[in-house]
Amino acid sequence: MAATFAKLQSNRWPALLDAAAALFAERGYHATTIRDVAQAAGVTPGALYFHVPTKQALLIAVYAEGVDRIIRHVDASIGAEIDPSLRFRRAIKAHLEAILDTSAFARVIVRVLPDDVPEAAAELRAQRDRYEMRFRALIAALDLPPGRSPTLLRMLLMGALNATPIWYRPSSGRLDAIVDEFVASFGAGMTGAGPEPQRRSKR
Amino acid sequence: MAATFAKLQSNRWPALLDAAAALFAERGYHATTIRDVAQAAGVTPGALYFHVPTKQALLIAVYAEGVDRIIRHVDASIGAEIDPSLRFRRAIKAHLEAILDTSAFARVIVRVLPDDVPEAAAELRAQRDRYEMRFRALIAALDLPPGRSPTLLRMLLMGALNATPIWYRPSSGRLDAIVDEFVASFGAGMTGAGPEPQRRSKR
DNA sequence: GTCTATATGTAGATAGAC
DNA sequence: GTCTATCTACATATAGAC
Repeated sequence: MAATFAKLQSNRWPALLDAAAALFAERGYHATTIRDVAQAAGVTPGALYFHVPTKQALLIAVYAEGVDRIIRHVDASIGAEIDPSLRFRRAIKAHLEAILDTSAFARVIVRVLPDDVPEAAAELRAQRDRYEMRFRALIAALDLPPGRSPTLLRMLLMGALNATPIWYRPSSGRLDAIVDEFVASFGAGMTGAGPEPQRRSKR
Repeated sequence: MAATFAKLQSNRWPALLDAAAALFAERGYHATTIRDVAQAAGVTPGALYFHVPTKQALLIAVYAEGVDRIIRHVDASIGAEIDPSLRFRRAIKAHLEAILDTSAFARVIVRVLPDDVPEAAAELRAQRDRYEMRFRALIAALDLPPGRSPTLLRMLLMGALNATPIWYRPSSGRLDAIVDEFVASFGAGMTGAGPEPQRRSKR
C-alpha cells in the first residue's frame, strides 16, 4: 500500500528451478548436489533453502513444472486435429521435441525415475501418470489390429520414446524420420510413412 | 609348492559381486554405498577394498558379468534355430527373461546408464555395445518392410525392452503375451501372434 | 530475501593389526 | 584375506547476521 510496489525484489525461484532442471536432466538426481544447483543459479546454498525445504521437494517442483510444460506442448501440437492417426503422430512428435530439443524440464521426467528417489516416488509417479493418461486416450481412439493390447502398446511406446535421449544426437537426421519409425512400429499400419500427408478428403 | 593347496581360503569375491549386482539393480549406483555392499556380502568395508580398488571398478565388474550372462542366455535360447523371425522372437523373450526374472546382473545393465557414472561411461558403453550388436545382426536378417530403418528399429526396440522392469509385474500376465506385443510392433508382420507355432514344414 | 558460517551425518577410501 | 579403526571430503541442512 505504501510506497513502491513496482520492481518486486528479484525473485530467484525461477532461476533455481531452471538450474535444478538442467542439472537433474544432465546428471541425474543423486549426482547433482544442492551446491551445484545454488551455484548454477547464482545463489548460495543457504539462500536456496529459503525457497525450498529439501532437495526432494526441489525435484518434485521440477517434475511438476516439467509435466505442465510437456502437456501444454503436446496439446498445442495436436491442436484441433480430429483424425486419431494424425493426433497420435503429432503427439509422438511433440513428445520427442519436448525431451530432445526444448527445455530440460521434460527431460528430467524421463531421466529421473520415481524409483531413484523412494521417498518421493509416489508423488513422482502421480505426476508422470497425469501425463501418460493422455496417451491412453490417444491410443484408445486408434483402430488397432486384432490381438494388440492398447495397454501393452502404450508401455512399449513410452519406453521407446523415453529412451531416445540416450542415443539421439541432433546429427541423427531429421526428427520426422524418427517419428516415421515410431508410427511404423506403433501406429498399426495406419498413416504409412512420410510426414503429415497433405490432407485431401477426410476419409 | 609347500603344504596344502586344497581348499583355498574362502573367496568372498563372488559374494561381493552378487551383493553389488542386487543393490545396483535395486537402488541404482549412487544410492548404493560401499557399506551396503559389504554388509550384504557379509564382509567389512575394509575387506571389500582388498578385492576391488574403487566403487566404479565394482560397477564395471558387475556390468561385465551381466553382459556375459545375458549373452549366454540369449545365445542358448536361440539355439540352432535358423528361421530369422523365430530367432528374433526367441532373443526378445530371452532378453526379457534375463532382465525380469533371473539374476540381478542383467538388470544392472538396463538400470544403470553409462551417463550415470561419467568416469566409467566409456567402459560401460563398450560392454553394452558388445551385447546390442547381437540384435543388430538379428534385425539385419529380418525381411523388413520398405521404409523401415534397421538401426532406428533397434534403438526403439532396445528402449522398449529395457523399460519393462519399470512397469512389469509378475502379475502382468504371461510373458508370452508381452513377447507377442513386441513382435507385433517390431517383427514387421512376420510370425503374427501366438507363441512359437508348432513347427510343420520349414516354409 | 540473501548472505556467511557451521552443525551434523555419511560417503569413499586407507592403515595397520591379526 | 579379513578385521577394526579412522582419515578426509563432501553431502544436506540450519543459525543467525545483514
